[in-house]
This record gives sequence, structure tokens and C-alpha cells, in this order.
Amino acid sequence: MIKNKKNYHHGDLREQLLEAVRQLIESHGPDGFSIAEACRAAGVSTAAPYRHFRDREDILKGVILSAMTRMGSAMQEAADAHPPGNPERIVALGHAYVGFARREPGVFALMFGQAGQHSDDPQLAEEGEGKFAIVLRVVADHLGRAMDDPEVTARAYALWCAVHGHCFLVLDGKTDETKIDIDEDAYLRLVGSAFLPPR
Amino acid sequence: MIKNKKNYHHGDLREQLLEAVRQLIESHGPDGFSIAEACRAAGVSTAAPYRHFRDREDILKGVILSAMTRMGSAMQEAADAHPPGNPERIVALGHAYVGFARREPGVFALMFGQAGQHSDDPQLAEEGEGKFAIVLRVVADHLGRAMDDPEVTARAYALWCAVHGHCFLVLDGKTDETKIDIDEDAYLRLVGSAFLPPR
DNA sequence: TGTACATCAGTGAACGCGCGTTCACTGATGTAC
DNA sequence: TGTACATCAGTGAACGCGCGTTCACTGATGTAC
Repeated sequence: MIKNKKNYHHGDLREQLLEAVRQLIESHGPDGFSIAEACRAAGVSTAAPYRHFRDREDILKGVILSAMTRMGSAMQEAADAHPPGNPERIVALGHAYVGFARREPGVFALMFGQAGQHSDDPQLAEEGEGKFAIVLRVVADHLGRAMDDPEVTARAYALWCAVHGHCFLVLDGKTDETKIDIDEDAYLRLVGSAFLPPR
Repeated sequence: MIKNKKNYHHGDLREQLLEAVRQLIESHGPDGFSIAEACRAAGVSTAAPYRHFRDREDILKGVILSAMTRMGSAMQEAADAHPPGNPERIVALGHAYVGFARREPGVFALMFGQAGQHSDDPQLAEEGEGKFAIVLRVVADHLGRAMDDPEVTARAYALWCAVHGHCFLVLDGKTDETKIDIDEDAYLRLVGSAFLPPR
């Protein structure tokens, strides 16, 4: 019953379309893609996507979901690279977050910058919670408290904001405009020690 | 030689169009407006805007510029409400920033969330610098140092990021998703004291 | 193994739509004499 | 003050365009006997 989609006709069109859209978003901005253009990139007629997606919105959701998993893995990997309680863990987590934003600025803006257009989807919401849970875990380990301790959530949230805000300002080129050249590693360490002082 | 545009034909069409676009952006998102729709809202033919703007891009720039001035005034006003060095000044500045983002989420996303699409315009860049200068001023006053002191820029930038990131997470509904209910005033105070400890 | 059949991913042509921009124009306003 | 004229903001019709989606179809692949 398991079908090997690779050998049907085109190959794995679903993934190829998502990748094409991702690339269009990276080069033309979050709203700068069309199904038609993605089809051209994938070498397929404009009707083909409807075998795999309900409509345009459904394709976008697919792009966002896959980006979220990629980002989540990067964060989890960074957290796993250092033992619980080690301050380097927080710095590494920050680098992973900013690294993703730098690598995929268009998709990052799509995930977060649309004034909440996609936040109603339960599947996306769940993925988002998962990422925040990683931060919570790391902060809880650091403080030696439970993940639902108010002190933990407050500090984890502050950390998230500080790193998230930095990403946006970098991507928008505001750091160039204001002529401050930020040392990213120093910034992440400042933020980490500001919200999670060594006990 | 000074013309009273109010009494020409339509009145102040330029401003009315900018306002119409602003409202469309608020209700349909940063990219969800069209010139045609704005014309309908202003009760004017689709050719009329070209008396006042070069093209679509030029209209957008107008919307962003006016939003930036509005935001700048709000921030300046907040800073002026407390004497230099008073920690309340930083909290008030944060509230002004977040307040604008909450009041005009669509335009806020347009100003910052487009992955740097507009950051090349010198006029917009200048307005942006002006807003950061307000933060720098407040932080410099607080620390009793010069505005170009590296310690000042680093802390002002960190403050900016923390508040900016909070705005985006709020607008995207991430604060609902993650089920943490943030007390905004407490958050701003935490951030302020984290980066600008009482000396 | 060979054949007949079912499945279903992808085709290509067509649709209606709203868009940004242009054009020659109109007619209200302000100005010179 | 009255009139002839210049200015120029706004008109309305038209354009070409690319889009999202649909449709009946085709033909390669996998399956049952």
C-alpha cells in the first residue's frame, strides 16, 4: 500500500513546488511569489499543484510548516550541544535562531512578519509552541526551576523578544542605517547575562 | 504663491489617499491594498493618484514616511514626559513604541517586516535614524555618558531589540499561542532594569 | 509471465478578474489686464 | 469690476498583463488475475 511517489510521473512534485516557492520568497519577498511562477520553476503546468494543495493559501502553509521544522531542528541541535545549565547553551540557541533568520530571511519574515495572518492555524500554532518550549527548557535548566515557573516564562520570553527583535532589525537593514555595527556574539552574550545572571 | 490646495477640486486628495491606503493596510495587511481600492475609498477615478504620486511604490513610501513621523512624535513625547535619568523615561518610551505597534499593526509590519525592501531609500533611512537617536539620548542621559559611547549604543540597541521583538510577537499572536500572558508593563520594566541597572 | 484494467499525477487550454498605468479630455479655480 | 486666459486636479475609457482556478483529457504506473 505504500506508494513510491518518486517513480510516478514527475517525481516528488510536492516537495519541488514547496522548494520553488521558498526560493521565490527569498528572492522576491514574502508576497512576491505566484503559483504560476513556481510552476514554471518546477517545469510543470499551472494546474499540477492542485493535485497536492487545496489552493494558494495551502501552499503557503506548507512552506511555513517546513521552515518551522527546519528552524526547530536547528534550535534543538544547538541546545543539545551544551549540557543543561551551561550559559553557552543560551548563546548557542540565540546563534541558531539568528542563523536561520539570516539564511532564510524571506521565509523568516513570512513566518513572523505578516501581522498575525497565519496565527489561526492550529498546526502552525503547535509548531510555534514547540519552539518556545525549547527556550523554556533551556531557561528552566539554567535557573534550576520548573518550566512553568513564572520567573522562567518571564525570562524566557524576554530572551526570545531580544533575539527576535535583533533578527528583524538585521534583516531590515536597520543595523546599517543606524551605523551601529553590532558584534552579534557579544550582543547575544549581553542579552543572555542580562536575563539569566550567573547564580 | 502659496496655494491653498483645500479649495482646488477634491480637497486634499494626497492626504486622503494616504489615509485610505493606511486603512486598507490595517484591514488587509501590508500587501493587501491596491491603488484602485484606495481610489474607490477616496471617491476618485483610478487615474487621479498620478497627479500626486509617481507610482504605487511612491504611495507606499508616503504611507511609511507619515507613519514614521507619527511614531517618532509619540516616542519623543513619551521621553519628554519624564526628566533625564529617571527610569520611568525608559518605560514610557517602551510603552509609546508598543502602543504605536498596537494602534497601527499593519503599518508597523509594513515599516519593519518586509525583509528590508524599503531600507534603501535615504529619506526613510533618515527617519529611522531619528527614532533610534531618541533611544540613544535617553540611555545616554540615564548612564550619564555620551551618545556615541559604545556602552550606550550597545544597551540602547539591546533595549530596542527587546521592545521591537515583543511588538512583533504580540502582533503575530504568538503571545496567545504560547499561552503566556505577558504583563506588558512588568515586561518593559524587566527589560529596562536588565539593560540599565540603577547605578 | 502476460494482459486487461484501475488509478491518478500531470496537461493544456480556457475562464473571468482586478490590477497598474496611459491617454486625450474637461471643467473648476486663480490670475492678468 | 469684468472678462479672457492659463493652469492643472481630476475624468473615464482603454490597454495589456499575469494571476488563481476549472475542466475534460491523457498516458504512465501499479495491480489483479
